[in-house]
Amino acid sequence: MGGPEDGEDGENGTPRPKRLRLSEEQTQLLEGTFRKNCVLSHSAKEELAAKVKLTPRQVEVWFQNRRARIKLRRAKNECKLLRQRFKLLTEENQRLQQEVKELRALVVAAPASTITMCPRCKGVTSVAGTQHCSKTPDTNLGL
DNA sequence: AGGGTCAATGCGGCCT
DNA sequence: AGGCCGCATTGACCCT
Repeated sequence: MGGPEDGEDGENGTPRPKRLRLSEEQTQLLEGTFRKNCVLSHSAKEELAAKVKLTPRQVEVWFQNRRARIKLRRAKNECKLLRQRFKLLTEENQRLQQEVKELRALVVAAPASTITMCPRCKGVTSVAGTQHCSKTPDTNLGL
């Protein structure tokens, strides 16, 4: 498929050509064009290829790889965010498990007649006379 | 030495 | 059928 520079494919014994490294100027031109549009029309590709002194195929490959790099970077970022979220949810889960444990202990320890429903969080029990929710009624209106 | 980067290749799928 | 693209992979090169 249109080998680098001279078009040879490097098969049947001939050593594979060294990897081309684009100059700063070439990269800047390609990058600038990519920023405007990440896909190239046929004519734009020809034009850009002439400008950066590469073959249209090399320009095409550069754009393909550039798109792949963007996708990879996004995936890595997303992975990082998901890990952070997972960590936070794990911590919250641990807190809630602990709270459940404490509430269960409370229910077991208290005589049934002393247990009342918490008016704020409904459904979670509290021992009469003790405060269950840490928030005051006024500050709890938001939820 | 080994991992990361990047130009290049090969292949399959889609479109016209 | 031919061109283009996405994707996986390769191999040279760079950095630590």
